[in-house]
Amino acid sequence: MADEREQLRNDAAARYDPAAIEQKWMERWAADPKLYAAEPATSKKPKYYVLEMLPYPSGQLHMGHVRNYAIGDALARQMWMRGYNVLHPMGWDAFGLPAENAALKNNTPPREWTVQNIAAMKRQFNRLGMGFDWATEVTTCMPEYYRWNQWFFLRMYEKGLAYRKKSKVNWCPECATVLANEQVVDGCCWRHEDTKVEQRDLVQWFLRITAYAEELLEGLEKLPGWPEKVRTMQRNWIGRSEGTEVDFFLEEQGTRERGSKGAERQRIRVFTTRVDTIFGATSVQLAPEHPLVATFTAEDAALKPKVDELIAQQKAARDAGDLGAIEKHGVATGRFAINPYNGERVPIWVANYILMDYGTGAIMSVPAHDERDFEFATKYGIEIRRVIKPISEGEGADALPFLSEDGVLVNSGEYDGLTCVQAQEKLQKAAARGAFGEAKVIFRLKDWGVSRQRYWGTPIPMVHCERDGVVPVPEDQLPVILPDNVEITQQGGSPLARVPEFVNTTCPKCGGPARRETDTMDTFVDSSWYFYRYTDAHNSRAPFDSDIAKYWFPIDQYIGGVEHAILHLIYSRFWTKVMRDLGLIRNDEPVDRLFTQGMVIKDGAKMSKSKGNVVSPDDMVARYGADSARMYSLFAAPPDRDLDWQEDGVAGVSRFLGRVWRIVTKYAAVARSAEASPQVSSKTQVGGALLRKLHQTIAKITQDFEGRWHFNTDVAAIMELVNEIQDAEPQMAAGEIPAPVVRELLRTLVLLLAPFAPFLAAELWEQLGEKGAILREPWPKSDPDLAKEDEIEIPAQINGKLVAVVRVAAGSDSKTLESAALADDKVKARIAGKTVVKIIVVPGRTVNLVVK
RNA sequence: GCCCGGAUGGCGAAAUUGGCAGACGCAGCGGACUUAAAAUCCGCAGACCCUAACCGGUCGUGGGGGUUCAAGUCCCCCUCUGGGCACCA
Repeated sequence: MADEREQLRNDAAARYDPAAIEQKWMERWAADPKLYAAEPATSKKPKYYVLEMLPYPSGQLHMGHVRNYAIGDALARQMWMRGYNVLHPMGWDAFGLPAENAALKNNTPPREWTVQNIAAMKRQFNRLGMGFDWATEVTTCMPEYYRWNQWFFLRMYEKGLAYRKKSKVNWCPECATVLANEQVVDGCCWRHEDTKVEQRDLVQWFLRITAYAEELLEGLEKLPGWPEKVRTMQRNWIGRSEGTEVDFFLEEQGTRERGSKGAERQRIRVFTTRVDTIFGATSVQLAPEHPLVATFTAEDAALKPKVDELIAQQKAARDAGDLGAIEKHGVATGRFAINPYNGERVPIWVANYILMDYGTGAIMSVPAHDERDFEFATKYGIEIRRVIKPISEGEGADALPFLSEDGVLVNSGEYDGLTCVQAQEKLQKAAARGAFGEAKVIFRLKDWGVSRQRYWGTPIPMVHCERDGVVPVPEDQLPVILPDNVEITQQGGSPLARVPEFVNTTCPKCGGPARRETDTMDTFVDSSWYFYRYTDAHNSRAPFDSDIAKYWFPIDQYIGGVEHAILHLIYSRFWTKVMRDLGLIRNDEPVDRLFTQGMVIKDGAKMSKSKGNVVSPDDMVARYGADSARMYSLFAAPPDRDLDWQEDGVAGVSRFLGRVWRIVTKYAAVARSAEASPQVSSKTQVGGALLRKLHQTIAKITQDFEGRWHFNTDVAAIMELVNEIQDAEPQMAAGEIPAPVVRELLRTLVLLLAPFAPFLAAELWEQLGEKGAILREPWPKSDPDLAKEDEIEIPAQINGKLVAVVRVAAGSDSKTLESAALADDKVKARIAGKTVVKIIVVPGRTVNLVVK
């Protein structure tokens, strides 16, 4: 037994034993808290802020995390080695519903559950060797952090950016709380894919993100370092639309001819992007929930059930997540509206395809030039009147049922003959003159509803006083502490409302009895500015020091999943603009470059518990070591593409690292015996070919880190290098390769490996006799002379087909290449008896003979 | 319907500006070492045809057309697939 153990120990010394190596370095690194710390903002080094999205502390890292953080950590390590002042922090998005659900399930308080999970995940991060500076750790559920959420909320309240209003809100019965528009996916909750979101009327707190709609949209143009995909998604989400609002006059009952005068006349305001087609408007359509409809139904009892039916249809379609799919239905109200441009009297309808929450909830219907209006008019026999003539009188344009393209106006009175664009401008001016309309830009983006009727979140720092109404909590009374020991239930309404000690307070204004706001903030508030806090994580007087934030921002590289393309990334952009306007920071945008990595797939589906195809990082680490798991996640696919997880692949990477281990440890003594020597810059010696390969590899990886980020090919390049070194092993063993060359090869190999396999690199660095941290070692430089090939192979083609490969000196001119190709036997045989019409030579690339 | 990706061996994938398609790895096959196995090392490996074998040939990057001396790469049309948006007036 003892012998066996002894044997194992000896084997471990000889063989690559990731468990032992990683344990050793984990302890060393833990004992050196400065290792991954950034230097202060006064540092002379150029700064580099690399950030991966902070995880929700579920208690378990998954492979998506491993991939995300392996990418960021590789970048951070390389930047450290390149001499940058690197900020590479980590934290926890620690508020949110799962903690409450866990509380229900296990009877553990959310705080306890969260704190335990954080500890567990931190262990996993350290086990994986992630180079985070834990001194700047941010945990969003701590009062030291969330007090600043409250502080920001008060600032926004002062500026009118936070406000309360009654509104229809998205209610998830499962979460028993409100959701933001951004959190509703296909009519269902983003957390509960099978739970339909209900509409409820509630008084809610909102943040006026729409005040920044225009800037949020324009700012996208100034983010070339963001994926086009993300910018497009945000552009669509903001949904800017230029058009015109026009008032149709409501024809009063029984006063059809006279009408009352000007301003007193009731109006229906419609929004249109095609005011140029207004002479073709043959009806006005109202959303079923339009306020005017209520007055109509009040006067006409028969109308009410029909309108209710339309509302029900809309609701059903919304629940199904597909408003576009319902058949168009409508009902004529019997009322009429007057087109302000020509005085024409058109019927007013209520229709289920008109949405109350977009535009004005009312449209002018132009069946001849809008597909939806056409469909509706056809169904109900409403007049279809052409008012646009296509410019290109193409085949059968007139035969088309409707024409949505631009053209020239007809049947439009004084506007006839104008182009659509000209007409829009003129009609807008006329509307403004006549005070019955104006040019208008509207957005699809809505204000951000941040109230949540849940416990585990930031308390909204407001007080309700019977005398003074809504009163903000004074700044010096922050934070409003979230009480512990709150009973969590599945019923609706905020759990905080059932905690008298929390609810009952005094009014800051009058000192009388008052009730605290019991809603908490959406957790996306927490993640909207957390990355600023990292720069000054322990500041107790301000969210962060402005000067420090000015030094670090914007974030140079942000890395995370594309699923945050809208929610998190638009809220953080908004928050940044607010903070800028508060004078806290100087940057307009939080993130300079954004990288969205692909998903981790297994057996053709995204890894998920419900699919049962989850691979646990702990298992992988236990079986192959952290280095192998990390390196595989970089090797198996380029980081921006989906990664197909194959365990055999991890084993392969592990084998490779074992080869590196064997070679380096075997020749470490040779390397240690040598000094740095000019021999290593000569390639005319034994081992010169290896030096060439080495410098080519340095060049490739260095260049790749500059932005292309195809880490899979970088790992492949290191493998090629190791293969060549291994092929030269007989010479190494025979001592034919000079020791300084061996030293240079092994040292550099280990340096190149450092961003990808930090544990092994640290261990081998030490075995090579180095004392300092490999992270502090300068990144190797490629010598172009050494990297250059002396001889290259050039394909010789005939009529574009490969016939032979000829060897020539690197840098040979066209003449040399041409004659080399013509001298080749295979080429000679192929052109015998034929005429060479033309010879194309691309130096360094190819020779092609055009032969007849 | 609209807007983005993607499609390359049995599999994951490579291929700076158009210039040797399949680097690197996985799985596979053959061999060495071993009593044996594992581990490790060496070698083979797109498909098809020809050949006893060597040699050699043809085809080949989702499909069809085109530009070019030369196309995985550029242009046009189409198919499939992943994602986002969608009665947004």
